[in-house]
Amino acid sequence: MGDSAICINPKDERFTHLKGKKAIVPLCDRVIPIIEDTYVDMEFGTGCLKVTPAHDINDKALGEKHNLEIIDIFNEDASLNSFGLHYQGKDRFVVRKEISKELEEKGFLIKTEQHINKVGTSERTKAVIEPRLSDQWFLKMEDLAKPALDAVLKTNEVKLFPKKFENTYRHWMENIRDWNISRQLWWGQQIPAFYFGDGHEDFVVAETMEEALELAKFKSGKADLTSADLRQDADVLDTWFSSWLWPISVFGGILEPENEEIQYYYPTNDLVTGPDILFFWVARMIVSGYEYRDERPFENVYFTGLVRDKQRRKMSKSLGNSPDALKLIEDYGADGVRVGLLLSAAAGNDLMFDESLCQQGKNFANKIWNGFRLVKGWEIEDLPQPEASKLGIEWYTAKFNATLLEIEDHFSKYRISDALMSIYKLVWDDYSSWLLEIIKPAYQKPIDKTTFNAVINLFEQNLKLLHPFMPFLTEEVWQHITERTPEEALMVSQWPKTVTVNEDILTGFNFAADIVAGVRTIRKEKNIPMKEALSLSVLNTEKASKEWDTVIRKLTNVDTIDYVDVAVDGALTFRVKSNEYFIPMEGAIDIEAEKIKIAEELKYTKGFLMSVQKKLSNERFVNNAPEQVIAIERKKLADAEAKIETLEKSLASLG
RNA sequence: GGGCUCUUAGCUCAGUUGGUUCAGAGCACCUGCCUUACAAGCAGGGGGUCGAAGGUUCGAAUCCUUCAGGGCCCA
Repeated sequence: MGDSAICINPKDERFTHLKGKKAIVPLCDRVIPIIEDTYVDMEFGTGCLKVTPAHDINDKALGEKHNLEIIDIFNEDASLNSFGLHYQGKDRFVVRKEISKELEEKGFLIKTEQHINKVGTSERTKAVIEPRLSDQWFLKMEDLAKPALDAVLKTNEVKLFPKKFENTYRHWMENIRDWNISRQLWWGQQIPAFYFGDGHEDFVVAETMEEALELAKFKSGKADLTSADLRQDADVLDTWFSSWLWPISVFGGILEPENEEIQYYYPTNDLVTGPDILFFWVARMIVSGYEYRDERPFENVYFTGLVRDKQRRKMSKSLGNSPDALKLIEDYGADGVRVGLLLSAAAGNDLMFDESLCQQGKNFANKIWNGFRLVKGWEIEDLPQPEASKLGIEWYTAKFNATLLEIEDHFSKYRISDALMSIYKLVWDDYSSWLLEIIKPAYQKPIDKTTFNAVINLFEQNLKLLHPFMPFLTEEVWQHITERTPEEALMVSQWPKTVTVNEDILTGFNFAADIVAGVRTIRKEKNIPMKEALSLSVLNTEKASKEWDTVIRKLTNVDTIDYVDVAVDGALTFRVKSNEYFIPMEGAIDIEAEKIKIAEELKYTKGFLMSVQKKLSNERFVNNAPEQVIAIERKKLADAEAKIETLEKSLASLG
């Protein structure tokens, strides 16, 4: 009944004879054209498509192209209207059955076939949706969008993090369509349009009924209109049509554009939201900001990822796959859950939720607490500060400052998970595994006051870095360190300031750490318990500073470090750069095994040397690469050559 | 269909302007330790030709092209 043409594919030879002809719609006896369009799939069904522009989106497009009549056969409740003829007033599903019966009775029905096709349904009610033409209000977007487009892509007044969303933003804004702002819902803000007649243009737009009446009298020319003659549009505004004002309206800036709050707070700094509403909300807020205040609404937009389950499904109520947040907090602690999720939540990337992430967060919290317990348990005395402790403190201070620079850099780029990972490693590896082991007094021995005060201070600095990520634990520990007034709470303390980093001490420590690892590896390989003290001899080709020896001895349980001029016989060996280290052992050393080990190291280093040499002998590399890169390669070359010399010597000394 | 995006260790993922923070992290795995803060731990270790094929470059996980396979959005 709503059909206004039959469409065939012009290439379809079966229907060549029908071109340019007309057809009669059964039951209503309407004459409709037979049109041709390649849109029709010849393989599907009969190859003849009936076109219903009023009730199908594709048919609507086809109808516009071929200038077809649009016949709306439905009432608003999906019962048939007068175009439904004798079915008028009946429900669509009832009519569907009755029509097929009538067609059959009158001999119009030739064949019935089953087809599977996609039918849109309401998400809430599951009702089958019938497309139907209606009048809607639109907001003209093109001019509005221009400043918002420039703000993100040209002037950078508004920055998106991560940057990749700028491409998506551009595509949307450059192809922007007018915004349909009317919704057929019973809740929301009613559209302030008032109709005074049946004509398409018989309306006025006004803030109040009184104003509308005045306007309507003027527009209609009827001075005797009353408010009873006016009918406000029943549609309400799209929910985003109020949301796009959010940055302004939270400060009352729409009704009172000059008020103190909005003058002070607008524009804000950061908006944190999900990438799925980049268009709906973020882009439109930027548009409204420039439109109503001539200024960006915010400076930065940080897009979080979506939390998904292990099967990559979105968390949803219907799937019931959302974790119970309170249960998680109970199991892993609020800070543990937070850290676990943040560690793997890079901006704009989805996060596969897994409880093991929270477990990691909880373990970290536990680590911090235990570190605090250790320090808090020490007895303090007025003792001279051991050399190792002094060095350890100096080194960690440098390390802390270096990491702080790193963290500031991450924060400045909104790389939140990277910032957290830097802190995680600083606290777990550098502070707990290295520093605390360096300064730890012997069992049941007191610690000197200088070191204690220094380590407490450093621990407090750690807590400051941790606080944004673990607010509860850190504040708790902070209050345990000493009595604090509310003004001295961690929450309101000063964030550490960046200072110049002592790079030399970091380099020196790294060398020492390599030596420590070397000794530990030997202990491990030869099953030498930590309790058994060792002695270490060094062939100091590198002329490495001896100042770290106290630290090395403490961390490896080495009694003495001897500096020797010739290789030590009957010893286990390892090398750091071109330095060779010897651990003399009672009993037989497996010389063959040592030789194999050294030969392997030699082979690897020679291969490495070759690759560096090749690079440096390439003229184009030397001519084109930056000075700094070449210098690095030269250093690699020198280091490798020195190491090879050492290895060859020790191989020779083993016979 | 259009646009965007992703593919890196067994798993989940970082990797910023091409070059020493470049092949990484956590988990998992293997080995040894109940060492005196922490076994929810410590110390070692194995594991990836960075989706495939081309190209640009002195140099590519990184830039370009094509292909394959995922994901997101489409008012």
